Amino acid sequence: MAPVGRPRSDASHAAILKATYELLREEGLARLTLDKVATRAGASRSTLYRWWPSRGAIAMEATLDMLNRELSLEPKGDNALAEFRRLLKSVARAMRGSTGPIMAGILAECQRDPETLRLFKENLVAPRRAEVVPLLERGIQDGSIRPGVAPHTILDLTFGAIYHQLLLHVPTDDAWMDGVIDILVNGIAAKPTA
Amino acid sequence: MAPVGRPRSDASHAAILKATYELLREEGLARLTLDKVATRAGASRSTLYRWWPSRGAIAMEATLDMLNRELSLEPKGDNALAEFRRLLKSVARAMRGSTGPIMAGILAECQRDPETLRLFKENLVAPRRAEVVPLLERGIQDGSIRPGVAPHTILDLTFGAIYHQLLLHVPTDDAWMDGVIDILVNGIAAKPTA
DNA sequence: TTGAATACGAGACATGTCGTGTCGTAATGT
DNA sequence: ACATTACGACACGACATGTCTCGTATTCAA
Repeated sequence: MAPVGRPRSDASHAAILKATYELLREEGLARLTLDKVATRAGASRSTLYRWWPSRGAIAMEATLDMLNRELSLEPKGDNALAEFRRLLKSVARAMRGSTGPIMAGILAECQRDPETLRLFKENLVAPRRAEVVPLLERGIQDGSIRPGVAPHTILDLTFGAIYHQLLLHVPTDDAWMDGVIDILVNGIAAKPTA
Repeated sequence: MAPVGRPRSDASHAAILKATYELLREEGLARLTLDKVATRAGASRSTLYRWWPSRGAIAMEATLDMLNRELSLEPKGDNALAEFRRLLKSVARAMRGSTGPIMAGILAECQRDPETLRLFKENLVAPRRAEVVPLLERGIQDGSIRPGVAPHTILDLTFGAIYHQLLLHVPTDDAWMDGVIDILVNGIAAKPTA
């Protein structure tokens, strides 16, 4: 039970994550090397490899805290649809800063390393959806969202749109997000008889 | 005017693209190296570097023909919205095969090489949109799509959703695409009074 | 027929990154 | 004290990159 031997250095751990995060902002995940991280953190590459299996894993851990801090879902008294609308705009706004390119980099890394993709889905996508899906279900019950739509599909569409802009490096603004939400809410079909 | 010297070898050119395409299907863009391409094509790396600036550029050229063949937009007599619906389903279906992972790999490569992103937007996104945007505008005029929605935003949403599934390696089926289209067409808001 | 110009395949080279391993030293429990 | 584990520094082979040189092949023009 009692852990034996020299304990893990919290200082090193923190320094590594800090260095990783700084380098992510400066150069992006594509040009991040474990050597640069180790050097800046004053650590050795052995230590990095001891605790993380891959570059993606380090970047993920370094990014998660920041994301979780930037994107807090604070429910207000509104109906669920209005709340969802606010959530989307706050996400889009967060992606406008240096967070956007970092996210795009992580998505790219996920394509070359299945383990990073697993971490991404497990630590970011799944927890977020576990929060938002009930919100959308509540929207169906409080009458703001029509029944028959799958909450997950709503999220595929909306987050898909945001990812799309991120990956193609198309800057977004509030007007664009308003357009997305308008289509999502009202659809594109002409009204039967206005 | 008259080109002087030994002309470019069409055989080599074709062999390189063929080898690239095969390797893309077998291992994906992430594990594609120019060395493997050259070896399989019976060419030398010098030749690759002479004609293409980067790995992404080769992969792009090798992929474009195939995509352009797989995704042909054949207008039928329907109204524009119905035609758009068919287009989306055919895209989703195409992405279900080995084309999907290749596209995801290209999107990933775009994050590490701006030149590849430029090629992607210029040779794939832009031409496609140039075809589809008029289709959607026609939909506004023939009364199947309500006015006030930006065609480009419709495409951000729908292709965003498809990319989203590709990047997260979520397999799609016709039912999922139907759900996406239903939301896109009808929106998620509860009808005022059914 | 010769020669200039260009492409080709083969392969060498320095560089950078990766993943692993070794070493001496530091810090904890028993 | 001693076993155990973490640490930083460094070395190693493997691989991919981008550039280069070489001898050879193919074309046009003089």
